[in-house]
Amino acid sequence: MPTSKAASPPRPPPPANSNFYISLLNQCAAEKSLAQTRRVHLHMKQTGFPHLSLGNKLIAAYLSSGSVDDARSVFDDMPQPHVVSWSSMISSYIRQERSQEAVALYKRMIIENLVPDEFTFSRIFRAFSDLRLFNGGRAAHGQSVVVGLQAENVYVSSSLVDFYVQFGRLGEARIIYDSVKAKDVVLSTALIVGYTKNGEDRQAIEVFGEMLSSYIPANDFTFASVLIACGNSEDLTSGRLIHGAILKSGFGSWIAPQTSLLSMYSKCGLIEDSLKVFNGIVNPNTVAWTAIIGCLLHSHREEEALSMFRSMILNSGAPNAFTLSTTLSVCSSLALFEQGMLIHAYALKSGLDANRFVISALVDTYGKCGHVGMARMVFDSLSAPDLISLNSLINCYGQSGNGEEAVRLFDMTRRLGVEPNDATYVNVLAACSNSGMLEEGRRVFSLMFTDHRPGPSNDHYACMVGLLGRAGRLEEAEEMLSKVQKPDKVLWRTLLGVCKIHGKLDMAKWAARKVLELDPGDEGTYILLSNIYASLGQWKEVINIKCLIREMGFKKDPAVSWIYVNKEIHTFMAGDQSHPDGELIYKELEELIEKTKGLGYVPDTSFVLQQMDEFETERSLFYHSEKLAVAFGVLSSRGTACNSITIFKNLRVCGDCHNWIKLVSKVIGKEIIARDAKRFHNYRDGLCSCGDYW
DNA sequence: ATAGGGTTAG
Repeated sequence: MPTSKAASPPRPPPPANSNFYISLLNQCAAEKSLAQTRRVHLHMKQTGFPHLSLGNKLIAAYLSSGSVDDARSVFDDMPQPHVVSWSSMISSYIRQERSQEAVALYKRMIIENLVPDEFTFSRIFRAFSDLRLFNGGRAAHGQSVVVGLQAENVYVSSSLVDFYVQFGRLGEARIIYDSVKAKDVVLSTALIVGYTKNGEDRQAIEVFGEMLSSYIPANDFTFASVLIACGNSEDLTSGRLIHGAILKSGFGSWIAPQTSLLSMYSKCGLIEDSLKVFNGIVNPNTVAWTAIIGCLLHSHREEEALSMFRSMILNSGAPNAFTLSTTLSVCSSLALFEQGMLIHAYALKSGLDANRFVISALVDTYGKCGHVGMARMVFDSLSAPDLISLNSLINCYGQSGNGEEAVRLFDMTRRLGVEPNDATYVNVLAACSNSGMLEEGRRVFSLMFTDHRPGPSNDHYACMVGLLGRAGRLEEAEEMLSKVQKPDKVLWRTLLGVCKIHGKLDMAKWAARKVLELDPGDEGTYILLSNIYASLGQWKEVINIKCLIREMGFKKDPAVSWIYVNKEIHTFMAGDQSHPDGELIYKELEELIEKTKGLGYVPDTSFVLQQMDEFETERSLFYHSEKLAVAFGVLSSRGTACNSITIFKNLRVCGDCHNWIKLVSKVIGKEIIARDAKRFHNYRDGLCSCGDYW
């Protein structure tokens, strides 16, 4: 117990003109003018007025004009600031996100045996949760109980509920909630939010019901929160009922419930209803714009998502970090490199390029566009890499065939003290698989048993089956699979896939049967099987399966390649004649084939999976969709500054085309990036980043 | 005192 304050001399009697300063300071506080407050303060000092006798007034004036630091220096000079001053200092620190200072002041209060009031308690918990100080907050909880404020004051209990929610302690939050006799909207809303944030959507909807039956009217915050629970649990029935309640209680044109409504509809798969709600918003704010862009993205309407982003800018909406990361996700999903760069430029201009969500979205986007170097550059701008950006970059190296770097990053993750999650392991194991790094893969996988809480999941086993199988160790792959208690479709399909690579017909048939047991309608399995027969030259079986496929009414996905030129998408199928520049493209293709033959290109007809005569076989190879796309890319980039061509294919790239594109990259002296269904191939100067292993 | 929108993997 400090004695200095208690021993300080008695305050001087208030001077005659203190009313003058009181009214001045009241005015300063009302007008929120820092300059005025400082002038008055100075005047007090110059006239020799004992200004600290009005310290509490001065603090109030400084705080309302926004200067916590001025207030603090008065506060520190005062022998005994009023509890209200303590409390408002603490509040101001919290409002300015200076939680550390808030907590320090609070602790001093306790040490000096001061009794915090309900205003202090109602804010201090937020500071503790900001700083992730669970024990500190729990101690403050105890103090609020001692003072008798916890169950009596809804302000205090609401913020306590929020505090426990931030630490995922729903049990404690519920106890607080139950302890309050006179519950109100805010308390109930805080608990609803808690349940939704922790994946307990049913509970959230239940609390909402309890609220209604105890005649506590919901407000805009409540509606906004409970709708999240409806969306997450795809509970359209409750969602629609709540939509009605919102309209009835007059919140129909309030922005937060509207935003939640449109998200709820899209989570329930009703994107048209989302758009309807959005169109009803008179002045969409940044949150609403971001929400609708996200809805379109998740409904796989990427083009519309992008045009929504454009209309946002046209309507002078102000994108923030949330908006940019969402829109980058759209670019990533379509692998739109130019668009991604535009958003990167926007981020740089607006200073949002330091936001970690934006950074990890950029890493992902550049990675998904095959530009590993750009992804790395953005990643390196992070002072402290986080799990998400590390995962993105690992995936990016893995997909481009640089398994060593992926593993190096994985080891770096652990050195940095960042705990790898399931996705990290999937990414790094897939990277090993992509690069044929058997021993590294085994090492990482074994770490999962010691360092990773739940151990490997089916996805991780699938990675290992792929890794072992592609390295030709089919028996080991099978053994690995046998260790899984409940193998799923993905696992069997992976085994089937590696059987195809090595032409293991018997095992393939077995794996295919297993896939079809789990999902009789899996068309990919039929196609894989037919391809295995074709590669073994068993044409009769091929025909059988193809008939079966037709009978079952599957429409087999034909091979398609595409390329973006001048923001337009150009698609090609094998032997496609439909492109307006068709003649030029075929001419270009013939020339490229001639030039590559000069470098030793020999068409490899073993990749033709249909029976035809020799001439036809060779010609059919020449008109593969990826060759057409490359030819078009070469044609349209000629004479431009662009030094890389990116093409896409919905299936895996064919082996003959792979050889050919390597040589084309040498002929034209540019990088060719090809993304197939599984990964990237970066061709440069006659070589491919995959090292011919894929 | 309570609220709506965001990043990886599958």
